[in-house]
Amino acid sequence: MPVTIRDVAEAAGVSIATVSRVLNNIDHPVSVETRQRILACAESLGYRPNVAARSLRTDRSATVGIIADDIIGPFATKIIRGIQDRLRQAGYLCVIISADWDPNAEREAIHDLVSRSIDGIIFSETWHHTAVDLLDLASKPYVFVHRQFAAPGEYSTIPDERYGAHLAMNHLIGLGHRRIGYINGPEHYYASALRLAGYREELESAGIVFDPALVARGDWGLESGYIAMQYLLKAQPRLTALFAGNDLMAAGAIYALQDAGLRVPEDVAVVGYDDREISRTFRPRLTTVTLPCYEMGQAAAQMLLDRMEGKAEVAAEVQVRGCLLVRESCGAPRESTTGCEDGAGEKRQSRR
Amino acid sequence: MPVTIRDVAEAAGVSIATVSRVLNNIDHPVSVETRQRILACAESLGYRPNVAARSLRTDRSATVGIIADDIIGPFATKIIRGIQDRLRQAGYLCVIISADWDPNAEREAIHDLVSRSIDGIIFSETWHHTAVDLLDLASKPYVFVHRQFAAPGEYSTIPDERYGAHLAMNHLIGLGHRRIGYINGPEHYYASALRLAGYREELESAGIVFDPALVARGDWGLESGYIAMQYLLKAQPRLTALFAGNDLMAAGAIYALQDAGLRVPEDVAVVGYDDREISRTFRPRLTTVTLPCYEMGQAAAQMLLDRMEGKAEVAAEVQVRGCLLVRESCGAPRESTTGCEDGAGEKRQSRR
DNA sequence: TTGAAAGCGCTAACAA
DNA sequence: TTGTTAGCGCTTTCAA
Repeated sequence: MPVTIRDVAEAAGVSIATVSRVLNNIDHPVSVETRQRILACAESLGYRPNVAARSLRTDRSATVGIIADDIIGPFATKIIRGIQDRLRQAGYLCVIISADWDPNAEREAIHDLVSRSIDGIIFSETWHHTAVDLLDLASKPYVFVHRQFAAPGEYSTIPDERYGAHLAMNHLIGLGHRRIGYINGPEHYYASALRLAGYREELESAGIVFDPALVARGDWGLESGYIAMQYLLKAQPRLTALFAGNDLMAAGAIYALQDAGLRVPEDVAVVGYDDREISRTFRPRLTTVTLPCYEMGQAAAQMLLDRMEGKAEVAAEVQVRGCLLVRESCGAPRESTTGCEDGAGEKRQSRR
Repeated sequence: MPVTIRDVAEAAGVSIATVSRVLNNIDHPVSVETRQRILACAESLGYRPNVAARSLRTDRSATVGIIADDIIGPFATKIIRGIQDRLRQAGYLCVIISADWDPNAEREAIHDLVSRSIDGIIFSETWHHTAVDLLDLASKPYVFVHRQFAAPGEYSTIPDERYGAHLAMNHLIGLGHRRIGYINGPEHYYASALRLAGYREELESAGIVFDPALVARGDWGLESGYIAMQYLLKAQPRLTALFAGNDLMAAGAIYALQDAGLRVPEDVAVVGYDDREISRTFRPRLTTVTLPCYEMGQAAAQMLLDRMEGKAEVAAEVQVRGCLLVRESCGAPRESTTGCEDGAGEKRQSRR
């Protein structure tokens, strides 16, 4: 049988109210010796407050919910880890639910969470957010992280995609390249538009005129990168560098380049995006821009924490910057990473 | 303000006891009309039972805890997904905690979970399990999934590693290979010993004598596969096939082979293990044995469900089999997968 | 077949 | 500075 607040009170020879006051650090006068005694008793008895009982009284549970369309993706896991680490620090546990792109599942998830008196919800990489009315109704705070479609909206944490594209392009231009191709992602993705914008801006500020023939579109998949590269090669055979919308397409593009008898990075320099596993295992190893998933998770958790505390000045939108990891595919000498503290993108890799 | 059982009782003109009986399907006589009326009222009011209140009474919460040393790894995520899907089906939600290989964190996690009245715990890929005494104390059931070190022990779900090795080797031998190298994983891993055993057994049953010079050791990393392959090439230059302990080492080995002027699969056929992302993006695409993570997760969830229901005949250990995915690196014609239903290993891949 | 009421462990308002 | 007590929403025993 677990130890209750009553047991502690008895052991310390005081009332349960006093115990509660001490253990919760309530601003209420308690004599020093009593406090000491209670703390000692609680400690030695191994007292742990019953969260259910507390929730019943306070409608708070030191638990937050994470709803993700898929918890298995390469970004989602890192985001979730970032959220958890920050939240645990603040004493919260996380309940994670995958909604599988199903609005009904999402509504159900919210109900399940609310009926557990969770204190807030983080939506991670969710497509829709039709169900937040339920939360407004229950007056639970919520926050979004890495919404990939349409505008991120209020209380969002997203990557600074434009900045990432600047990093990649600036590097390539600095290496002396002028004819730089770009393989964009699918149209409806938020990242596609912004990375393209970054590509154009950086070109412009270097005084290079934008050439539409240098831009192709893929679907984030490796195969699509291959096809896009073939198209680019036909349209503009004289390009000397490529910025790919993500690492997978970069890999596909390199295969196409190799099949066309071109060497990477000697003939064409390539920079990818995302710092996926493939960028480390590929030959040549891919120079890439990191997607700061872990950091976004942390930032989202912080934002939720702020909202839960009722802070007035919660920023509506936080942008997190990745950094450039210079490896082999761009032909540059190994140099220090650009854009954030040393090697941040190399952290948090899994074992095995 | 949320709807309580009292609201429903009032609306239906009955006592809260009756409502509780109907809504929980308790075996207690209730007239058909009353039942109907209560159900209708609950529905139309949108009643959701307060889980905290229920937990307080029953010490159950329809929530289970998952403790993993790292939730970010390639296997962990899929295992967790399998657990969740099975458990949600049974009406449970999951709280996930990463313990980071820290025994203290693990103990803390258990406390946090127990104080939330969780109904059971699944340990996913945890190294140690020193803290289960706490659970025995609280009389909460628990279960292990994919313990990678030492013996799996009671209530474990693990992959059938030996069977997987048989699949790989049988395929290679069937292709006519006799001199087959093997790159093993690190010594203390459970999988290393069993895959090696499977390698030897299959050799033996084909009447091929085991040659120690054909076995090298890596650390699961790509680089180590490269080095191991160089060693193998020196020790036994005439091998025609390689079975690598995992996909990463297979990739490294292929790089070494290529650097030595050998072609894969023409000169040397290669089979990997795990069906990691790299096996699909590599050139040539890797033939590999799947690690049935999702299925292990499901099996573990089922095992916990059984224990929570107090079933007597819960199996002490469940082994789950993967299957062989024939792709390009082994030089075989594309054939149907062996060992499990069609394409199981191709399911559950993430988007983007 | 239904209802009244106790009480799970805790917080917080009120009293002393 | 400390204690008493109501009550959060629910399940379950006992009585009707």
